[in-house]
Amino acid sequence: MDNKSAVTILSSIAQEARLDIFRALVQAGVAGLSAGNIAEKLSIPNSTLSFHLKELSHAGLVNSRQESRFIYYSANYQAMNNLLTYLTENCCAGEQACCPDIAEFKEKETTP
Amino acid sequence: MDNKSAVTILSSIAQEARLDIFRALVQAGVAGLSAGNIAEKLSIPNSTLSFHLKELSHAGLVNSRQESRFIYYSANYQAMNNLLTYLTENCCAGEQACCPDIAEFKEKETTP
DNA sequence: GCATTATTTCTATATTTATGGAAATATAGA
DNA sequence: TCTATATTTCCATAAATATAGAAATAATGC
Repeated sequence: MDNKSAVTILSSIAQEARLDIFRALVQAGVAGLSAGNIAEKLSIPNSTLSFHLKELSHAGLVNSRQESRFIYYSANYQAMNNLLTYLTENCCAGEQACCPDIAEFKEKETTP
Repeated sequence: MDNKSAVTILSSIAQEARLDIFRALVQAGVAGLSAGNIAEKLSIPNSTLSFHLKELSHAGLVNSRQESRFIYYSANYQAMNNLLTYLTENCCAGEQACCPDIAEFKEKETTP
């Protein structure tokens, strides 16, 4: 992960509609939701939703798959984990005391 | 945490210069860094840096304290943790299998 | 091939955000 | 109070981003 890709990912969810979309996908799990499903659930016009889904996909934060006439979108949990790792890299100059939650999380990380 | 505040926080680090600043502060720990220190370290003009620090402060992601003629900025780790919790709320429809790292992190969370 | 449904692209407009020089405002030591 | 240093505000300009209607492009079943 580098600065630019992290910014791309962060920008993709730094927007009210897209954050709603992303959280809905996080909650939907691997099955995901179809574009129309999301549009209805969040009352977003099709063209606007399409624009936002493209932003999220381009950032790599959501995946998509075609199934019949529908396109299902789902959250990319790994991308999320990678981002978090980047944000907290060398957290607190190595001292655990100031951010125990993040430090514990990082201990559990499987990626080096 | 609600959608709007999460977007404010995310927007505050969804920018190359500010992400650099935030990560430098994360690494600096509770002691933080003075504005001038950051400006020099990252080669950012004073007025531009001031604009970005205001964005980060306003979002609540960094704290500041005055010490002699210097103003020291430091990362707000709790705000970071709250954001992460919001992003992964009800992750994977309750199934751990799809995002073990995040699920484990959430188990360790102290806030309900 | 035609009708139907799902999604995306095109387009124009409106809004927000980033940049950095110059000037203004603190803060503190002599 | 004067001076030096640190940081912020002001300002104009440039660039990026969000919005949604209408038209275009898929994908499927008949």
